[in-house]
Amino acid sequence: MTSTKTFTMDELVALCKRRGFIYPASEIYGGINGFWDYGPLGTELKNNIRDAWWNDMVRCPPMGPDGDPISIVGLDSSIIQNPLVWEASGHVDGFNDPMVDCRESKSRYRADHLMVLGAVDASDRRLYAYLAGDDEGRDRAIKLLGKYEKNKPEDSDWTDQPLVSLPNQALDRIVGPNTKEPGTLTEPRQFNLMFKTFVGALQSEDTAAYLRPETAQGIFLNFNNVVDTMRVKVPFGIAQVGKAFRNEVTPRNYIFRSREFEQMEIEWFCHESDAARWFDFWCDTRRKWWESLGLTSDNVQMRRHDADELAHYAKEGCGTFDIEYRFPFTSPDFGELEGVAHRGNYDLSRHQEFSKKKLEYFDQPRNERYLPHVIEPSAGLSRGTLAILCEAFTPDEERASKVYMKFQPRVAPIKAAVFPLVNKDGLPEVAGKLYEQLRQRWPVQYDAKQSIGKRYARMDEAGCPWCFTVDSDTLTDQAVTVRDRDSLSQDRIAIDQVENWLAERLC
RNA sequence: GCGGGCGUAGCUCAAUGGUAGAGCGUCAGCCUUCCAAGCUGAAUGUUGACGGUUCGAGUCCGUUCGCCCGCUCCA
Repeated sequence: MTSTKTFTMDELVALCKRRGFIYPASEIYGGINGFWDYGPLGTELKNNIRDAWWNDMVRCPPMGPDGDPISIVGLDSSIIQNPLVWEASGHVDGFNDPMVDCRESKSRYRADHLMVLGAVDASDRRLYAYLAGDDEGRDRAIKLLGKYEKNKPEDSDWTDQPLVSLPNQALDRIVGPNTKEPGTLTEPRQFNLMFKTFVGALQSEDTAAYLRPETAQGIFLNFNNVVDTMRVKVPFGIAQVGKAFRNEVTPRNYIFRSREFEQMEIEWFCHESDAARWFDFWCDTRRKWWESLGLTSDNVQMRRHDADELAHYAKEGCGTFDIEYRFPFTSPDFGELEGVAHRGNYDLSRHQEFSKKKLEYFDQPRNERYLPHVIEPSAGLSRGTLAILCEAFTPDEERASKVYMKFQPRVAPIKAAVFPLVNKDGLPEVAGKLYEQLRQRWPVQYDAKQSIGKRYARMDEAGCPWCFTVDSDTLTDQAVTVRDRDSLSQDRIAIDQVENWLAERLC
């Protein structure tokens, strides 16, 4: 059954602002496109998701497909690395040059390297592109022109000119260098989405560097270090959480596509012959993990990438599965939450080639030296936070707040609240003592202001699962009322058992 | 990047070119014995920013920033 709960992103955004989850970055200066700040509750929420991931993937990873323990170690690499890293990884490809892609051949060309041959002024005629300096390509273009355009005006109508000098409308009739039909070339466009900066006070091309566009490369760079120091054996994983930066053309949909975001990535190194098995394992494991944080299965789906949307590192092998969530702005469709990709040994081989350092692993049991294959579960922490916010947002006309955030206790930013029913008669003293006790272990809030209903309502919007209320009976029976956010039920429990009661429910 | 829409208090929104307001929230005091109760009071705005037209601009015009929608992009 599909979730019928409906709300708009505007309502969610307003609540996030109102209750201190997420603010626009630089708001008092008018904001800055594609950047967001996390408020006190948003920070707690995001950290909780991050910590859950770290705990469940690094410290206590699930059993492997054979029921054996698996090994994953953590890492925290630098955001700025040697610029050569991004050349090796394929991210710098064509920096500063407008690029033209061919949808048919999947080739990418520097726009200023392409020449076009044909009758440019005749709008019904085909034009043929070839790479400047490529005589064979030019001969092919001339041959094709002669073959298909021979009944048209004489050679003198043909021109030979750079592609960049033609209007974009002409692209529809240009035949790419390795294709048969026209219209497969895209408009020339700037392709680099990396943030550029300079290392040291002197700004020149020699000192240019980039903020990492993904956290993955820092892991590959340290592959040897980890193997040499941590006594790990293939198969094993290296995990990392951190910020990444992409100069997106169009940041959109709240924090779904922002220019600064956080990733939680695992690079799982294994033998090529085991890659398919591990790929299935990680797809399954990661989907279950998201569901364990409260995303309902109706709103989560797996989608295999089509061949033509695979990234440069995933052309072969098992391909890529996206774990997708049905966000309000994509519904009824889904948006990417995590990608599980088989990267082959692309990254290690590229870094081996560019760095000229051996990155091969010697496998004692197999008596074989090889570059491990990589399965990469790459999750968006920012997107995960958004998905959990969306999932938690529960309109309820019956209650005073009209909406409550149904966070799973594990990720809830505030675990509990302590209230004196009235702000007198010795109740604040008793409640304050309980509060001081609980806050030693969890983020807990104390509130004595205004009516009890108002305080419950505030906690509903903050997504606090339980409220403990001290009343006048507490003074004699040493018990408090626990109010459950979701069921609204109220139960009486002994005040000296509150900490245990919470501990049982918070793990 | 292109086209369209929109920016007024923390939030949701009013205000014929003529004194910037309401509700909710927030805060303080009183009150209050379990779900935004009541009473009293308070704070909060260079109407996103800059410039122009006008005796006078939240309102009209231009620029810019930001947000939303559709393309594009997302390697």
